[in-house]
Amino acid sequence: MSVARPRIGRAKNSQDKRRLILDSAVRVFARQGFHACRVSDIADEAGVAYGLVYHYFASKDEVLDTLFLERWEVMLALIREVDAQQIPVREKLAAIASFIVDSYQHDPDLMKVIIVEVTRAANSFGNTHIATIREAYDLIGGMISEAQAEGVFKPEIEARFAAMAFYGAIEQLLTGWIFGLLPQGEEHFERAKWLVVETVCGGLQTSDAHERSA
Amino acid sequence: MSVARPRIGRAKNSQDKRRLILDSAVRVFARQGFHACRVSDIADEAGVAYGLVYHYFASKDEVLDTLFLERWEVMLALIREVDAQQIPVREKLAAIASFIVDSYQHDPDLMKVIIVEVTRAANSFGNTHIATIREAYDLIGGMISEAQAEGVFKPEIEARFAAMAFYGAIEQLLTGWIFGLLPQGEEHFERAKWLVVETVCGGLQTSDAHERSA
DNA sequence: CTGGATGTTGACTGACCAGTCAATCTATTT
DNA sequence: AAATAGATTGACTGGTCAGTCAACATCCAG
Repeated sequence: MSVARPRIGRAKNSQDKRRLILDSAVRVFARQGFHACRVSDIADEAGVAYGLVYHYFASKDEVLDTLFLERWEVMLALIREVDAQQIPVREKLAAIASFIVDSYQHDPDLMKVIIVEVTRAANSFGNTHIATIREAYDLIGGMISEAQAEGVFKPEIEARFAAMAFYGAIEQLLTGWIFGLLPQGEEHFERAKWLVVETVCGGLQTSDAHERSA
Repeated sequence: MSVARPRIGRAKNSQDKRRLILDSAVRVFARQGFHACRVSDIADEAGVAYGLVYHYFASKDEVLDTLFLERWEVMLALIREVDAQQIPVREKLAAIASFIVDSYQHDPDLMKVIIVEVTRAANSFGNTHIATIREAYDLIGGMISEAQAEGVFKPEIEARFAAMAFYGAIEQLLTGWIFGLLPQGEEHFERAKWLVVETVCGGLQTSDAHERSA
């Protein structure tokens, strides 16, 4: 009974502490911003000693990197999975919009940190994670490109650009919520998902598709 | 002859130095980011002494505030002017998209700074300028709302949300250029303007409007 | 040509904070 | 019960940098 259990018990406590620090960091980064907060704020929020942060992470940067990569990988997995399915583009894009909005609804602080401190930070973290970020844009671009090849979307709108516009529209809705410029709540979140897909797909569709949907 | 001239001569030199510092700050902020750069970097870039920055500005923050407000006011003026004209929404939105893309084309560094350091900085400057930023969103929202009242745009998509999506799509295109993810150049800039209007308006239009445009 | 005002300089200071480290504690193994 | 390894602590250090200031330069009015 005491062969592997204790190890796991220990490892579990250790991982719990690590997670505790990460979760505390999310709240602190969201509240004060990455640059404005001190590492001691994270430690205080987690109720652990200053040095423990450095036991689990090499630097303040690494804490944010970890938070970003953890979440972004989940999103990339979702996008890849959606992409592999045999469903209309509109549904694919709807699934992506849903995922992002749900992510915000589930943990607004985390999404705020990722968007504000990484995704849009052209001079700091954004640049170091540019390849990872880009992967999402490229996958979406690929979906749109495919839809154009199938004649569902207009071919004259460059897919890469359309993908950025689509993603940007979603991110700006989150920004609106983050800044308190848009009303929040289950109902609004659901409508927002629908709106962004309806708008972008409506504009990208061929006239054929419009007539069919009218 | 020497009644007011010398004053103006002096004032002009003084204002030139102020402008020199502002323009240098744009380059430095764009290159290194607001937080990562030192005030001495701005002074060096401008070729003036460190202390002179503080002769013209109360703080490092005030330099960025000034840059943002200067440009944002120009944009607000443009939007108000466009709004007052008796032209179709599509043209109004096209004028706004054009202005923003032209602004980037004319001074990419300045737009990079405004977007990265202010417009999307929910914890620092973004929050202090939130009312000013919001004004732009509200004006665009008003245009869309009006178009809905006229039956040109679908009434079921909330105008405030649509405005954010429209603006977000544009900003993300600039972000794509800033991060080097999208190809730049006269031709691409022009197509981007058209794309964003075509996409968003296409999605917001009523089916009537679609049939007419088909 | 002189005095006051405005422009310009850069060395200096005081606060701040990321990261280090040696000591202490706790759990597990033998 | 002793030994080992990992977990936890927080005082301390070294470097950084925004903002100050006193001195010097230049300009213009009377």
